[in-house]
Amino acid sequence: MRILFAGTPATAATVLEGLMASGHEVVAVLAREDSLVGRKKVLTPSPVAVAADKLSLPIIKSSKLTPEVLHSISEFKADLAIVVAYGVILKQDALDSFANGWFNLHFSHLPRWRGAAPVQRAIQAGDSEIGVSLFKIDTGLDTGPVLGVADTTIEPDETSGELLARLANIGVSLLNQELPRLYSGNFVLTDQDGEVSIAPKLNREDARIDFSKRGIEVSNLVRAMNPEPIAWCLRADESMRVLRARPVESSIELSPGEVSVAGDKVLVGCGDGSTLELLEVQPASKNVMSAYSWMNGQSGKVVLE
RNA sequence: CGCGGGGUGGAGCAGUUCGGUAGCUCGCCGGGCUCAUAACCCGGAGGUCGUAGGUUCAAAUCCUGCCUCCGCAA
Repeated sequence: MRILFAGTPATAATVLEGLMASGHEVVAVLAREDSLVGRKKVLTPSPVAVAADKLSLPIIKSSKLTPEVLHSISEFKADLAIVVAYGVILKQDALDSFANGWFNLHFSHLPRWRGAAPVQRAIQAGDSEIGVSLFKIDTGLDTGPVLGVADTTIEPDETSGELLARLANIGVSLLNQELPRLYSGNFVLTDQDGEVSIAPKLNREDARIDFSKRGIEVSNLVRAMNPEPIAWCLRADESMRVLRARPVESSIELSPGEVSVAGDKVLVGCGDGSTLELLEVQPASKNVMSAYSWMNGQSGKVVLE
């Protein structure tokens, strides 16, 4: 079958490349428009657009599925659409534009973590398992009937970026398993069943560290927010990002936010007498550095809030 | 011209307000102590203070241009 691939970020690009490598017939790619990135506001094409270009696939850049865009998509005569983190809500007229419908590869075991940031929310919540779901898109928020699911375990120290990269590959396997059944018409769509939870997009406030919470919770937040948007706290009224940290047992008594060096470990007190080991930080204006290096440049009592 | 911060021996920082040839915490090398050590003690190497020019008897410190890195905001 002729496939239209819709997606935007790096994870989606991985899936697109996987589909091509597996010999599926992707006839066109849909990605969001180039965006202005960074302080200098450089107009940058999305990872999917870059990948499509490298694969010499025709690409449509649009952040809105207007009738005109749908018309130009239809000219590729695709039979179905595969969506991976495209980032655009599909209306009914768009959904109707493919005979076989639109299928979304979603990075959670639905109906858990419906929405924009399932992987991050799962890690933040301390989940130990996650899945990849392939479902048929309807007008709800990730509510459509499921074609197939692949589950995996979340490693205790895994960041969102690492897990997302892994899930992308699992997603490719899932597609390789399910797509042939779609092609042959020999498939079953099952309504979602289970506890529903929502995974809203992350904002900066979500990434704010609260040292009155337990070390394990702060640690979950830190790895959930890596690589984007990165957990942060305040140090002497300046923001400091915490890229990596892990909960540890410690006999040292530290009040929440109080930092101390023990041997080669940098410890910060958390709620309930728990302790977190800081591994990698980035003070405002500085490059990323090991927590140990950071403390080498500090003098006096160091407190984070 | 979106706001702001930084570039000082291998790492992280102080010193810049009130110019006078560089300091701290580590790392590294050598020696000592010790059953031993990531602990402790002694000694040592290593810096044209991002770069180009200007002011001055004298510039890491003052002035100007440039390069470069980063946080926030988008």
